[in-house]
Amino acid sequence: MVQDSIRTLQAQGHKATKPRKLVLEVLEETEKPLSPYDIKRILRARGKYLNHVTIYRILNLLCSLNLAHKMLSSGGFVKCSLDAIEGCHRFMVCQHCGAIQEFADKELCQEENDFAQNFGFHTEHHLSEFSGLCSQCYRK
Amino acid sequence: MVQDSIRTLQAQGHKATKPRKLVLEVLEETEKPLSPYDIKRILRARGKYLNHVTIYRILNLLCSLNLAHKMLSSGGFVKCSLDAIEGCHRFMVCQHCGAIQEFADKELCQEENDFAQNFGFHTEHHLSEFSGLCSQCYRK
DNA sequence: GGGCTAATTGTAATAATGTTGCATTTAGCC
DNA sequence: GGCTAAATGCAACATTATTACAATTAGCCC
Repeated sequence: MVQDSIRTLQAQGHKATKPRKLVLEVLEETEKPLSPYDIKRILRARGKYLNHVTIYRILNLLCSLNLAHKMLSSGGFVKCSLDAIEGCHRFMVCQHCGAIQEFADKELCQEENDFAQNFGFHTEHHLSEFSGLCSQCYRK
Repeated sequence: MVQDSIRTLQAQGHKATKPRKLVLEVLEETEKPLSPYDIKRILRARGKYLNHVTIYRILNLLCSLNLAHKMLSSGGFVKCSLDAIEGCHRFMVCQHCGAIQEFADKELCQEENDFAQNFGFHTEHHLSEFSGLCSQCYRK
């Protein structure tokens, strides 16, 4: 919910401004990775105007608070629906409908980090992105 | 080796041109994700000039032949050193020195795809990126 | 409610990155 | 060496991203 994100913002000493609410609403409704300019275009189509500089700043803020996430392959932004587990974010992106779904599995993350450790690599963050077909699109 | 990539190019009916060799050399030597303009700048510093349009086209070609790979988080390009396993590419990126290392594990990839399958998701490609510290930088 | 102030947003200018159509050059072939 | 399709270069343009500074506003006080 947008309200949850707003509360998190305020809890960290940030203001609950109109532009921030608008960006969060668009991310929440769209459920697909959006670039800053995508967001600008969507809002403009609704008669709302936000400067692109503002959108960049808002997205940076949201990412720094883990309220949004920058997708790996496309560079688009999505609203985070889950907390990171062991510093790991995992997304499925449907090649057909573009929908994204975030998911998490503590065990899997641990295994992956252990694997890297065997190469002498000390993992801090771990991003993982699946592309394929979601259950709905697969049935068609 | 650059020579291997060149041979692959020719085997697929593409020409072994100077620009293509130059781009492959830079990718091979640098061992870090590079944007098209990064490559242009590096070459220019060596007194070689390549048009940025040419570099874009070469990188697209290399990616389509799986000779290079576009990194997830940065969007930079790297030379592929391993074949994809089960459609999975896995990279470690050192936050300190920027070096990247590609690695692969059939079992792990299988587990990840199975995991997605449990959510009804049919995976075609799987990109995974670790950021942290490589063994050398960790010791410091 | 009205005023205050730091935080936030908007503006304008510019830089950086990507894309397209067409002219020129070149690798691989005879 | 000459030929031709493939590849590169060029020019113009579109899109995306960043910076410094001016204007606005949310949250707080009374």
